[in-house]
Amino acid sequence: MNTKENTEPAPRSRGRPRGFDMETALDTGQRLFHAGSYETVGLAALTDALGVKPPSFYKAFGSKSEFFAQVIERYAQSALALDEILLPGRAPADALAELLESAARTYVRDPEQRGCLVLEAARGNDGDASVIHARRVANQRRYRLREFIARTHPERASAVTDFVASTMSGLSASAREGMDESRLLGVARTAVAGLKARLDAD
Amino acid sequence: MNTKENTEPAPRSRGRPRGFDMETALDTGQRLFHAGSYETVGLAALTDALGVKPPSFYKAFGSKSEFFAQVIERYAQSALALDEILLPGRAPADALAELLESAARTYVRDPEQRGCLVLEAARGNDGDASVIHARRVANQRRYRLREFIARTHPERASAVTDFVASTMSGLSASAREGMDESRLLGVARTAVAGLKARLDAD
DNA sequence: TATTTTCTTTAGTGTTCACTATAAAAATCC
DNA sequence: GGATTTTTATAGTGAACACTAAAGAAAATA
Repeated sequence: MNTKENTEPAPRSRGRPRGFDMETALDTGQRLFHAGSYETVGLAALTDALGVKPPSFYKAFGSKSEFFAQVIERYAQSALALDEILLPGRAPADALAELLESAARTYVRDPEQRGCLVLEAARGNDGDASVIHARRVANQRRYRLREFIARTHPERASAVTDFVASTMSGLSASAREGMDESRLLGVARTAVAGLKARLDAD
Repeated sequence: MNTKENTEPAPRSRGRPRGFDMETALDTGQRLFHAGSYETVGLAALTDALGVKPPSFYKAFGSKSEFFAQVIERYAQSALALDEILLPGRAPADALAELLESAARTYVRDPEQRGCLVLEAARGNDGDASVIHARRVANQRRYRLREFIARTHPERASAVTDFVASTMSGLSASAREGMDESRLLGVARTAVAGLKARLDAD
């Protein structure tokens, strides 16, 4: 997303160069927000972890909520990449089973990053800027999910998407509350059984 | 829960009488916390809605988090009463189906009280006093659920309880994000299909 | 009536929150 | 080297947070 279309060689802008790497900062922010939440990670904790003073942070990212928006968009692209699971032509029952079981595993992989950063942030009050951002990202993924299912099951796509989305929220919550991987996988597999009944029914 | 066992006549203690009704205050607090969350409802908003000044609030309830603990315990007894659903001798498949469908309906009944107050509060950071209270209440209900299932399905009680608990968290989250009753019921019924497969399997 | 007890009101406490005005430092352009 | 541009550090903004010290007001008891 640079102004020039060539990728790497660094545009070497004019004034004083930035003293920190923005990608590293986003990674650090992701780790903090995922371990805690948008509200529990204050600006002081954030700038301390980044090794950056508040004015530099605001010059680079605008505000805490804009920084958070960038963090969750990055996270959505890296964690549980839908491209690798919703392969064209693949049977939805298979793909969704893998999605739910992968979610179960991913949500407890790192004990300090339990649950889904996006889904956890999507809860909370309606007005919050961080909640609005998170819901937009979550809904983009749900849209892709529905499109994938609609290719083979157009009539059940919405209901199945609702179920998968709701189940993933439940898995994320359970992971946050301390449920371990084997139990979480049990939940995911029971959900898959319901999913298959719904996909194949009638 | 009075000190005397007779119900109404008021013990008429010494000093100046309390200028407000504690039950009404708890109801109001429940409404506020359920519409928002523990963090979003500040003490100022709370005492304003109660028509009570902070010192009176602290004299009566001790602290915000103790007040909240009382609120969610009351809520757990009133909403989705397990006694009426987990009837002794009833088939778990039936009872759990009713529990999940009732949850779906309850979670969107009042558009300003969406989701489950306890389950929503149970999310959030581990250290929080409000989160600890909410998880204790949630786990008490899950214990009763497991005991009920274990009467007929002792080997699957834990897995089924995990699934029901996780599903209810998902339903609560979906309700909070704006899913309407019919969609939520669809999710609940798909979950019930998985539940039955898990209960009757092998 | 005087005393004791309990609650209420007034008016704050210090802490933390996200955020910023100002000016110095480090780079490029002329 | 001087001007320009951009990011830095210093130091602090007002607002909101949960909570409280001190004294006044309303009841029961002595």
